Amino acid sequence: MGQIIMHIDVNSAFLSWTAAYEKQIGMDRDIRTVPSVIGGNEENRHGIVLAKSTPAKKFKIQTGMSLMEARQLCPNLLVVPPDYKIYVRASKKLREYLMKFTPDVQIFSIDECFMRFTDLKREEAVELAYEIKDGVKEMFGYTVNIGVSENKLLAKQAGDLEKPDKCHTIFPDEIKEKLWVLPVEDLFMVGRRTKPKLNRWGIYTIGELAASDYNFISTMLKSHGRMIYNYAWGRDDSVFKEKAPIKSVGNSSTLKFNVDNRETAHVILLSLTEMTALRLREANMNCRVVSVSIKDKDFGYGAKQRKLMYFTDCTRDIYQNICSLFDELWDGRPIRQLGVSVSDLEISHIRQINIFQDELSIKNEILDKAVDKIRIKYGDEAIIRGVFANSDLRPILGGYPDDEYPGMGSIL
DNA sequence: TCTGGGGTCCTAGGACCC
DNA sequence: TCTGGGGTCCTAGGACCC
Repeated sequence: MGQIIMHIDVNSAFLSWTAAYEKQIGMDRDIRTVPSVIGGNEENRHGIVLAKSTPAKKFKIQTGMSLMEARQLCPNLLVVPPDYKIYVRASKKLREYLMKFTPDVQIFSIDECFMRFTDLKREEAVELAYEIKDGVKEMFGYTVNIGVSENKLLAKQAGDLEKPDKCHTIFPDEIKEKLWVLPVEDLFMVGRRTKPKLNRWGIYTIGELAASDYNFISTMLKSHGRMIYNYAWGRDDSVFKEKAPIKSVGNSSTLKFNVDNRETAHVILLSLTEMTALRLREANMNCRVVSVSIKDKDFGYGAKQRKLMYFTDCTRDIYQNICSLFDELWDGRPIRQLGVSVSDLEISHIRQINIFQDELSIKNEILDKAVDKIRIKYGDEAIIRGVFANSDLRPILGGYPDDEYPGMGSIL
């Protein structure tokens, strides 16, 4: 008996979780029953649709669309601001629930998980999927989709077949009838760039991709082509891993106003670096590559990175490199968004003092750890750098997608 | 249609070494 | 020097995901 994989996907996650939360605290409305979206703050230039209700979907409102555009499609649209604390909490609770069925739960994103079973027959798996789906609804008050198959790719494709509140299967013998009939852009990893290319070659359905010439796809699209060709056949040999190691950490922010001077940019970069370095230390990692990114007012994008001579988790070291990279990269155009990111990570251990590292940098590492402790205990802004004291700029900038963040967990 | 934020993986091309 | 070829490291940038 082979393995059974299930893919669990929360329907309109941010919106469902917000609705369930509102119900829990006794609010009268249910935002799922009216045209509504979860959307960012337009004044701060974060105005895009993060999730939509089923009634909103009927107006052709799509995730990622600007709120202005969404309102044009539906003038009475209800826009509800996001609350990430609720989502992180809800996501964690869901995972805990799923773990009751199998310890083999792999987190794919805040609202998606895979589960693996090795002792189930096909019919039993389908029954169990319904049980899990209905259990989530009863226990938490929102709906999920569950896809069932023999590998992750097919389970995920099955989960996408029909929403919301559904269980579906795509077992290998069902590929022809359930997968091949779908438009090629419905295949995982076929996005907005690949779709037009495939269409140009006369490939419009997943079945047509499966029937296409492997060598041609391979030559034209390289390894990406080989991957999607195999996906079209339902082949996915990825290993089921509980947790993949982190490869990079970063934070970026679209600014309330365009920034046109170096000093302000540096201060914002400091606040981003504070968050990135904090998360790096929280993960118990050091980095060796540091990179900065700039999006200008016309959405032109540029990035610059540098490999350091040593691994570090020190805010000061990272920040100094970020600033010099920024100075080399920036051409003076007004800046819309700034980003800081670190990669080439290794797990921190008791490190030898590197000849490239100065004494001040060692002292700073000790300082960083002390500051982290204060922030974790008393909040992000309990201790801030002097440059922010009389400034409108936020001392720490960027979100934390990670639910391991210790400052959270008091809501819901 | 004034368009977020967090990631991963892959490829190309130049520098450098033997 | 009218210079071959393989391998590695590094950076830039593209494509995709949720």
